[in-house]
Amino acid sequence: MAWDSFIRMQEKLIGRLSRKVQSDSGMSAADFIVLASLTESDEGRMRLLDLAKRVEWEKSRMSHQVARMAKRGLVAREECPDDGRGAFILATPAGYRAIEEAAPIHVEHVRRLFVDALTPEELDTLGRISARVLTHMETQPD
Amino acid sequence: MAWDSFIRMQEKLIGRLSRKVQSDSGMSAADFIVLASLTESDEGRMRLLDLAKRVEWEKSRMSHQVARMAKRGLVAREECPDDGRGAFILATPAGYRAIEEAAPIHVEHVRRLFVDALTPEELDTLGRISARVLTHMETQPD
DNA sequence: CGATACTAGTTGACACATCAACTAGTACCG
DNA sequence: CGGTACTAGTTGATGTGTCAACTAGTATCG
Repeated sequence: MAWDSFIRMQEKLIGRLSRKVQSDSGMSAADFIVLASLTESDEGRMRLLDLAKRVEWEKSRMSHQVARMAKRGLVAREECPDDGRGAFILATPAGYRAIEEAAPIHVEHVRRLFVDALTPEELDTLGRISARVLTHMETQPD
Repeated sequence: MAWDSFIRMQEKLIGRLSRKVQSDSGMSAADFIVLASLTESDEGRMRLLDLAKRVEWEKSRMSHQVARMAKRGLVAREECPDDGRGAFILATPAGYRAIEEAAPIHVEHVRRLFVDALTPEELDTLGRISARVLTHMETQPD
């Protein structure tokens, strides 16, 4: 059944990739995404809710994550003069170092485990199917 | 990019489905899988490691999960006469009731959010692509 | 200015996942 | 029988995700 294959594939793939990120860099997949988003952003810093929207997480998830990362020295908070409620989140030098080291290795694993398994046409098809499911979900309640 | 679409789709879909299981039935996705495996098994009971293999989890993950479920009365342990180290895990009547109520609702959500988004050919293609990635991963180290 | 509604973000409780270290029973080999 | 290796499963620490309730600053409108 297509559904079962999809589920199994997706679990194995995500599991392997995130264990790889962890063992290669000492960062979790969550750390990786947050740092990647921060360092790719225009200013190199973002408000917490913008960061959460960018990666489509709930605010509380991001809040917890940023708190943990701040404790480990990967990101820092900077006062926001315009809005006393929040702050900017930015990557520390250690954060930059970590993401710059981890990113190419991660890309390589994605290529090796996923991209290389498929022909360019299949990859393209999968992309279109994914986009289709995504837009379909948006039309569905809940 | 195909990879990005795939990741976004997969996250949204899994997230929505597991939140649905939770809110419809009070069970987590993990509870659901464990109960489904147990009640579908021949004897209605399984050794912990067999259960873990069936759903491709680590033994410690399954051990923690079964402990939580036992505490909530969804499963129970039964002595194993042949092997003093372990026990059989089986679903309690409450466990059966929970899975029998939740399963059709879950299937319906999968249909509504995922299957309905695609043509039968696309579904088939996705199934084949998933299987391909799975077997490819098996050839890869790590 | 003051009430009221909204927004940004935090917090605490709980369930879940992973890793490594551990216990205890089983199998095998001499 | 006795030692040694293996297997079944547990445990504790730590990080992660979700929900609901909360704090505190901002906006709006009279």
